[in-house]
Amino acid sequence: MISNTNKFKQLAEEKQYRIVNACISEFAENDYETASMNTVVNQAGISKGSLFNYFQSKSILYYKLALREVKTYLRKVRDETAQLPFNERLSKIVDSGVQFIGEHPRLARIYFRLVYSGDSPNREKIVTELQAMSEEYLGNIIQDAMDRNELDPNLDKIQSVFFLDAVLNRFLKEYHEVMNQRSQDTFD
Amino acid sequence: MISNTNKFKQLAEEKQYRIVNACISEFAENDYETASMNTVVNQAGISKGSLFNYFQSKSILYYKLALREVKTYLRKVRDETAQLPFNERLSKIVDSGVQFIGEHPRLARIYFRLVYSGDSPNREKIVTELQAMSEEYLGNIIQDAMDRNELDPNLDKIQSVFFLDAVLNRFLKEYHEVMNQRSQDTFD
DNA sequence: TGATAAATTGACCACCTGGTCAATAGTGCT
DNA sequence: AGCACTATTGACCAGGTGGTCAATTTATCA
Repeated sequence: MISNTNKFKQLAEEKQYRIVNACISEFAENDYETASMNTVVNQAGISKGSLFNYFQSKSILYYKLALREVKTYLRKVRDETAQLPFNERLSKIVDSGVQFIGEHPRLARIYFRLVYSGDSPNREKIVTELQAMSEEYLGNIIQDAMDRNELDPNLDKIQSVFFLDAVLNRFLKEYHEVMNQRSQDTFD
Repeated sequence: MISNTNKFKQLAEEKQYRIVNACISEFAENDYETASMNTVVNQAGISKGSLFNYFQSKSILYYKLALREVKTYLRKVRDETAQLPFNERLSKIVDSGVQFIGEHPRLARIYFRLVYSGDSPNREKIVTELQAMSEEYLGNIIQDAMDRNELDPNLDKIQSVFFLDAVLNRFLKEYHEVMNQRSQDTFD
């Protein structure tokens, strides 16, 4: 018996692209609950029956398409910095983040929605996973810098990672929000 | 002509409390879009017609009840620390945050939802307001510490506030999440 | 070409949403 | 008691939701 995801992967590439694209747009513009499968099928130009033939449910669609893309890109960005000095390395991480937000604003939106917002399914699991990635990565950078005496070797490593991660994430979140500012209605 | 909010304020206190309470619960457990006015009226033991008689719309209800409570509490917490030395003052701020989360978990949830999540109405305006509050407050603390030579007076104040705010918020968010961990369904 | 199998469709389902408003219940005054 | 006025109700509305499945189109192969 052929799995639903394989059904999707056996589609013509152009059709796959249309669907992925529609999903990313919809999940970027709305949070999980509000994102509409009707909008997705309309934008992708397929029928609702087909969508639920390729993916069993909304949550699986979210996980398999939107989220997986985000995670792939994040991993790529995080793995690209080399054995540079600490300062340059930090600088490069920030640059990569800024670049990612610029080049993939919809994926960035999904990412920040996931990390900072409430209720997408499996959120906890995914956030834990991302956090472990980040901690290991920043931990290595700090450890290297300590080994090379670019940082005080008596620093508390866990605390340093926490600080660095907090500040980096906050900076990128702030940058992302400024880039995405849209007008909103008001009332007294 | 009597305004809708006044209609609410002229209700018996016990009834007001029931409604406020139901709102806070519902907006704490669900994000703005998903929070249900039906649930609110059921939990408060009033009819839907009454609710929309007291408040014109969901967004106004959100702003006037849930959010206003959050902001009131935040202001109180932030204003409680006195002219202590820098370290103790910081420590006290963290303590207050932890205490607030412990004593008002539902309000804390609404706060973090608002600040870190996407789509509640007037979010941008409110976040800007809170941020200004925070910047002014932390700015004062750092300035005082610099004046008293507890901190290097050559520090970049704006940067320091940014770092401090990022780390403090991240810490409290993390603490809040650990306190609120709930089980979730999984899928392959 | 005709028969069989696989892919695709969209009307339909039960259920939920924020919001309305005619009808009813309750209150205070003469 | 009768009247006027206000507070409260809940059935109802139009419009959405994720998901289903009989019916139809398209592809495959003899």
